[in-house]
Order: sequence, then C-alpha cells, then structure tokens
Amino acid sequence: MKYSKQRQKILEIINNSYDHPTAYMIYEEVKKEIPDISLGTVYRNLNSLVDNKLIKKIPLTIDRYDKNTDHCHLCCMKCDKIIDIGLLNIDKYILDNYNFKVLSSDVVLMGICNDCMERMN
Amino acid sequence: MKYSKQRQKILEIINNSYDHPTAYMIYEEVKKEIPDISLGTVYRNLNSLVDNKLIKKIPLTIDRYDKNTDHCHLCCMKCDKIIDIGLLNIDKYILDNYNFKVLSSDVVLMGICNDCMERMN
DNA sequence: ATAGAAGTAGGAATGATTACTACTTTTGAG
DNA sequence: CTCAAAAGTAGTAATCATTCCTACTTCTAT
Repeated sequence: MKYSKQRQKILEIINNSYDHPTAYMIYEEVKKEIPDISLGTVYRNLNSLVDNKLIKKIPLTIDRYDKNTDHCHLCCMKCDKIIDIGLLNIDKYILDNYNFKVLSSDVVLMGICNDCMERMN
Repeated sequence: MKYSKQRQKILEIINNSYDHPTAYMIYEEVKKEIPDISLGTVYRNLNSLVDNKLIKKIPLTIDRYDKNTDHCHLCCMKCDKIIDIGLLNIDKYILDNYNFKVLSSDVVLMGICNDCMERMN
C-alpha cells in the first residue's frame, strides 16, 4: 500500500470513532478536510484497509467499520446501538469440533439492549 | 397471513432444500411451476416468512434462506459451501454477561472448510 | 529526476432489494 | 352461498449501497 492522504485521513477517522460508522458517514467526515474526495475512493480505501487487517467490516444491512479487528458485536433492534463484546473464543471450539478454520468471525447478534429493556417496563 | 399458492410453493422449496438458496434461486425454482410469478413476490413472501419465523435469513453478501431457524453457519471462503452447526448456546452467556437479550443470532463464521484444507496440501 | 506503479475524482454501471399501481384471490360474516 | 374488504400478485420503476471505468495525479524506488 502506497501512502495517500485520503486513506490516511479515513483510517484516522475510524481510529477516533466509537460509533461504527458506515462508508457514507466516513465520506461525509473526510469531506470536511478533503472536500473533493469521492465516495468511490472511500469505498476502495475501506476495502484495502480491511484486506490489510487494519480495520474490520461489520456486515449489517449497511456495512459498518471498526478499528478493533478482534471482537464481536451486539446490535440493538430498538435503538440501533452497537455494543462491543470480547471474543467468544469459539474459533478453537469450531476447529476442534468441525475441522473448520475460522478466518473471519463477524459475529453479530441482534436483540434488545439493557437500556431499551428498562425503558419497556 | 392469508393463504397464497405462491407463498406455499416458496416455503415448500425452502423446506426441501439443503443448499441455503438465495431469493433469485428460489425465484427460478418457483417459476418452473408458477411461470409468471414475479421476483418482487418472492422477496415479499420471504420477508413475511422470516417475520413469522417460519424460515431464517442468513445475511451473507447476498441473503440466503434456511428452513432451520435455530442454528449457526460456517461459510467456506474457498468453495462457498455453507456448513450448518448446532446452536452455540451463547444467548444465555450474553444475557448473563451483557444483559442483552439476543433475539436473532445470525452467527456466520467465514473460513476454510475441511475439504478445501485437505485439497491445499 | 523520473518512470511506472498505485492512487484519485467523478460519474456511469451494477445488482440486490423495495415501492408502486392496477388487478386478482382469499376469507369470513351475514 | 355471496360478496366486499383485506391481503396478495405481476410487472415495472425506483432506490440505494457498492463497484467499475477513464483520464488524470501523486508516490516512491532506483
């Protein structure tokens, strides 16, 4: 990967974010500093960053991106909040039981978060 | 849900399938018996069947559908085979540790299956 | 310093999915 | 039974995320 200020900025935004932004959210953010960046450039760079394992793609209806490449996500169906959880260490379990080598464990569990559960009472 | 022969046939196809078909694969299959069914009808019915928990959606790059609503999937990155595995019983673990009620656990683990691993040696 | 590889902008294209409209089927109360 | 309202359908247009394409620009190793 050659250096480019566009990719540099994209990575910086993801590293400073805690809201698992979508490609478009990142595009809007980069635009503040590089006004004529194109959306295609954002997508291309996100893909190379994922390929080089610098960030992680979270496959929901719209893809989201995360600086942490080694944990799972809980997605609240009521408020759309995404909660990070540690690795479940299922990779070894899967290898031992199914002889299947897990390379990418994009575990996304949909449900209701604590806050929304309390609000429902 | 009112009866319709289109939805009946769609459900029947999924129930008789073992290959986790996409919406389009199902569309092509139904077409053999109901030639003028429309793709929109297939999508609409798949959504109601999912809403009514009669089938399950597996969110990969293209959505796939499964008659079994209570297990996880291993997806081989080499041959695209999808392997069914039993529930990992993480729902309780998540509730106990994160106070998050899992409603839909679409766990899809990407990796290399046993067959492909052997072929690589 | 410079050639060629890698990156970019901007817009067109793609492909999965949904929305819309006028028509048809199902179903349940009378 | 019967018939009207509700639910479903075909066909097509629209949407929306993502990728592709082309001519131009920027890096970087020699």
